[in-house]
Amino acid sequence: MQRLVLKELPRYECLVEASKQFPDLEPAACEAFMHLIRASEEVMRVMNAHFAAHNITQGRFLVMMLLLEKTGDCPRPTTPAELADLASVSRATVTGLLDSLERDGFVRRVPDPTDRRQMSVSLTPKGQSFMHDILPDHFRLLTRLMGNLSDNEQKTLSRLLTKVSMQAASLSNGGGTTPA
Amino acid sequence: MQRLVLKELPRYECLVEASKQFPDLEPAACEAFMHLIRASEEVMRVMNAHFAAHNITQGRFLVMMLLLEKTGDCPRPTTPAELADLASVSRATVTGLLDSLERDGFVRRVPDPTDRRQMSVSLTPKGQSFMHDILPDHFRLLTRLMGNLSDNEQKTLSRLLTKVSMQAASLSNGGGTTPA
DNA sequence: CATTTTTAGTAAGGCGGCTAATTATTAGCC
DNA sequence: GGCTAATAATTAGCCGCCTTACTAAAAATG
Repeated sequence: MQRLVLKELPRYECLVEASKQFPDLEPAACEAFMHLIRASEEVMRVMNAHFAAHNITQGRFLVMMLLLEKTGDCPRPTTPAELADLASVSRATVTGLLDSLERDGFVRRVPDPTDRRQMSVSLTPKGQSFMHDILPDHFRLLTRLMGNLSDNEQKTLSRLLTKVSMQAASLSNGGGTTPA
Repeated sequence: MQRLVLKELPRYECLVEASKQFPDLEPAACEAFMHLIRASEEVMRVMNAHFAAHNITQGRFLVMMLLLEKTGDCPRPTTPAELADLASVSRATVTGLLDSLERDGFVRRVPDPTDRRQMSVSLTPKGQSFMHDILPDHFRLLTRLMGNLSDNEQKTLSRLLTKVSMQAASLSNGGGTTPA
C-alpha cells in the first residue's frame, strides 16, 4: 500500500523558478525533502512486493519482528501496549494487527497472571519459523537496496537522516508548526 | 495517516550482534534503510499535522499541487490519466481523490471536446487561492525540517537518495527480488 | 474506601490504495 | 461503412493501516 509520490521530481531549475513566485521556497531544502519522500516510497514499494510474495504485510511484519526472539539486549515487547509504544501507533491499531496474526496462527495471546488487565503476546513456533524463513531474503534485499552506496556513503546517509529525524521530532514536540 | 515505524532504532552494536544470527544482515545497509524509513515517516508526520491544520490531506494536496498553475516549463497534467501517471497510482485512485476535491469545490471536471472519453481537470479559483494561502507555510515548514542540515549536506542527501531511488527502481523493473 | 489511572478491546470512521468489470468512445484496418 | 481492439473514466468490492472515543475491568493512589 503505497502513497502518492511524484514520478519525476522537478528539476532544480524549476524549483529556482518557482521560488520567484513563492519566496518561502528554498530550492535545496525542497529538493532534499522530495528526494527523501520519493526514495522511501520507492524502497518500500520494493519491500512490499517482497512481503506480498511471502503473504505478509508491512504492519504484520513489523509486529512479528518486534516479537522475535533476539540475541543481545535489544528490547522485546510482551504486551500490546509495549508493541504500540515501540511502533508509535495506537493500541487499537495493534489490536487489529494481533487479531489478524493470531487468526493465522503466528502469535499467541495469553492473559497475564500478575495483572489481569494485560495480555502477554508472543510468537508461536509457526510465527518463529516463518520469520526465520523470510529474514535471510529480507536482509539480502535491503542490502541490495543500499547496494549503490559505498559503506561510507551508507554511514553518511544514516548520519544525515538522523539529523532530519531529530529536527522533525523537535518540530513535533515543540508544536510550533507555523510561527505565522 | 502514518505507518508503523520503530520508535527507537536498534543500536549499531545490536545489528552487529544480530548479524551473527542472520549472516545475510549487513549492519550498515540495515541501519541506513531503517534511518531512511524512520526519517521519512517522521517528516511526513509533521507535514500531515500541518495539512490537517489546513483541513487537507496528503493525497488531495499532491493532486492540487500537480494541477497548480506554475511558472516555467514544468509539466502540468490536465486529465485523470495524466494525474495518475505523474503520481504513480491507478486512475481509480485519482477518480476517488478528484471526487472528493470536486465535492469540496477545489477542482472542476469538464468533458474534453476533442476526445469524449476524456475529462479535463483544473483547479477552481477556490482551489487556486487555497493553495496560494497554504503554500508559504508549507514551504517554510519543509525548509525548517531540513534546517538541521547545511546547504551542502542537503545537496549530499539529495545525491545519496537519488542513488537509492535508482537502485530501487532497477530492482522493481529487473523483477529480481530474490536470486534464491 | 473513594477516586483516578491504566489495560485491551470495540465501534465508528477515515485515507489511500488496489483489481476487475463496465460503459462509452476512439483508432485503425479492411 | 463495419468491425475489432484499445482506451478513458468510473464503479464495485476489497484491503491495510490508521485514528478517536468509549467501555468494562483491574490496578494504583491518597
